[in-house]
Order: sequence, then C-alpha cells, then structure tokens
Amino acid sequence: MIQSPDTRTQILDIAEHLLQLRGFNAFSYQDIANELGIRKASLHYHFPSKADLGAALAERHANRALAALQSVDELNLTVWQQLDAFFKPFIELANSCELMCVGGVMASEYSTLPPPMQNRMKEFFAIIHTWLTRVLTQGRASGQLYFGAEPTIKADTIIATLEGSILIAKTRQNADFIDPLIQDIKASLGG
Amino acid sequence: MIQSPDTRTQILDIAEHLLQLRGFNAFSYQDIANELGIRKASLHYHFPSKADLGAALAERHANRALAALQSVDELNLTVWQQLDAFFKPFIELANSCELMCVGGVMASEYSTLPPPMQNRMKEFFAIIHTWLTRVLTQGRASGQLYFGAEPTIKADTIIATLEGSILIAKTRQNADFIDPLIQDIKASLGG
DNA sequence: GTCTATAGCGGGATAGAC
DNA sequence: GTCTATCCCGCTATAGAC
Repeated sequence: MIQSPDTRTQILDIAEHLLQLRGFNAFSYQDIANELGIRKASLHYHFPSKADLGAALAERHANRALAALQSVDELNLTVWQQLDAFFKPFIELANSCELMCVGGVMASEYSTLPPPMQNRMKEFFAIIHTWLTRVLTQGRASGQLYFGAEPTIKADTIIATLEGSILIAKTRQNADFIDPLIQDIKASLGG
Repeated sequence: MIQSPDTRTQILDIAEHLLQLRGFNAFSYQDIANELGIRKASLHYHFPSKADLGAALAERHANRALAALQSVDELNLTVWQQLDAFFKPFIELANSCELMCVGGVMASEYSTLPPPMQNRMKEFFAIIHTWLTRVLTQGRASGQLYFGAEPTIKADTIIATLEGSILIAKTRQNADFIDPLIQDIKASLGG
C-alpha cells in the first residue's frame, strides 16, 4: 500500500530536483512552494533556514549512497556487475543532459555552501571512493581486473571521469558519447 | 613597459576570478566594485547588464583557449609535450583546491545562464575537444600514442577526467592525487 | 567615466492568527 | 501545519549631477 510521502519528504524531493537542475544558490523557497502548492512561509516550519534544508539534502544523499552501495554488496555480483551498478546513476544523469550529480553540484558551489553541507558532501565522496577502491582492489587481486595504477588513484580517475561526463553532456546537450566512454573506462580496467 | 590594464579589463579579470571561486550566480556587481575600488553603479557603464558581463567573460575565455592552443601548434612540440601543455591549466586549477575551470563552472550552472553565455561556453568545449581529437588522431597515426577507443571518445574521456579532477580536489581540499591521476591518463595513451 | 541616489524586485526569515 | 502579512536585506539596474 502506497501512502503519499510526508510533507518534509516532498520538500526534500522537490528541492533535490531543483538542486540538480539549477544548483543550491539558484533555487528559492518560493520555487519549492510553487511546486508543492503551499506558501513559502510554511516551508520554514519544516526547515527553519535554507542552510538546514541544504544540510538535510546533503545528508540524505550521503546516506542513500551508502545504503545503495551496501545493497550492491549483498547481491553477490561479479566485479563487472558491481561496476555497472556503480556507473548506472552517473550514466542516467549524463543521459538527462540537464541534471547534475548532487555531489558534483555541491562540489562546484563548495565555497558558497553552509559548512554542514560541505561536510556531508565530503562524506558522500569519501563513501563512493572507499567503496570503489575496495572493489577495484578485490577485482585485481582475483584476476578479474587488470590495471596499472594504484586502486585509490584508479578510483579517483573513474569518479572524476563520471562526474566530468555529466558536465560534458550538458555542454553538448547530447549524450551519445556516454556509452562508448563507459566502454573506454572498462577497457582501462581490462574489460 | 607595463601599463595598468584599462578598467574594462580589470573588471573582467576580477569577475573571472569571482566566477571561478563562487560561480556566476553567487557574485555581484558589489563584489567587483569592492575589489576594484569604484562604485557598483559605475560598472554598468562598462557592462550594462550582468548578462553582458557574463557573455564577455565566456567569449574571452573561448578566444583565449583558441589562441593558446594555436600557440601550442606553432611550437613544433612532440605529441607528449602538446598533451602536457593541454593538461597544464587543468592541473593548476586542481592544485588550487578552490578554483573551478571557467568552462566547467558555466556548464554546472548551465540552465541558469543567459543564452549568449551558454553558447560561448559550448564554443569553448568544442574548441578544446576539436584540438585534442586532432592531436590524439595524429599521435596515434604517427605511432607515438597507443589507445583503443575512437579519438573523439578518448578526447571526451580525457576532458571529462580533467574537469572532474578539479571537482574532486575541491571535495577533498587536497590535490595529492592529481599527479598520479595524470600519469594514469598518460598510461591510457600508451605513455 | 565615475559619482550619489533611488527604484523595483525577489530573496530568506519571523510574528501571529487560524 | 499552514496561512497572511510584513520585515529587512542585497541584488540588478537606471537617472541625472559632476
């Protein structure tokens, strides 16, 4: 049975979409209120300040990433399936040609964000980097992956490439390059 | 003999720095005026609207990139030296741990930018992609580079990785990873 | 070309009724 | 929890003196 999400969750969902579309500094409580169909003053009941809203967004995003990667771990997938699961959300964002990664947009606005948002954003990147480094390390040890660099560096390269691909898709309003680019990443891992 | 740049150029220089530090939507005419030591109203004499200023910034950046790459072409460098020259500005931005690439920050704010800025930003990326694709194509044809993907895709991968690296450095406030990451990119080209 | 002064808008945020 | 009403602020932009 599906119950409509509570108001707080709906606010977070709308805010997250606006964050990915425009960035944190370029959407307002008014924008959220318009979409949700309530008055902007009411939003302050749920999130007293925009910094509180931003911190909640960043925290939810880090928590979701951690949970999603732990779910992947529980599925007994092959290394290549694990990597595909990791790539998937980035590929979807690139294919949209308009949405930013929540982590990426917070990184690009870093210096203007309230400190709690900055810290949660760092957590997000630490989570995905740790996970990917571990998968790369295990994959190479088991002989399923072949690459020269240190796993921690390879993880940085891959995450940078995925984040950058989302930007490139926006600059071009076209994501035809994304599938062959993913193949290129896999080739660099011996795939 | 060094003459101090004209006011218009000084405005562009200050605005560019603020753009790289905070993004286009997060700096104001007041910020520029404070740094330049004149009143914000005076800025409108040089750039009637902020959209005009943004368009001038984006155009100058595209022109500079084109000129810089043409200069590299005239130096009779080896392919690897050409690539190093290409990587250099991205590496410097990553090492700053706080400045964004002008192109990258415009890409991340794309949907909120005035159309002339969007178009100049696309030009910038087209310029660097065209140049890098050509160098990769020639380098492989001459046997100096070895890689499997299409040169146009390899160029996308490299540009995405460089743009993403700048983001990663900001998330970590540390760029120790950047040199080995560059080595990893070179390794993917047979270096 | 730079100044003062100000218009006009939209932002985040609060008070208090319901 | 949501409303109306309001406050204060900073923003872009303009008018007109110098």
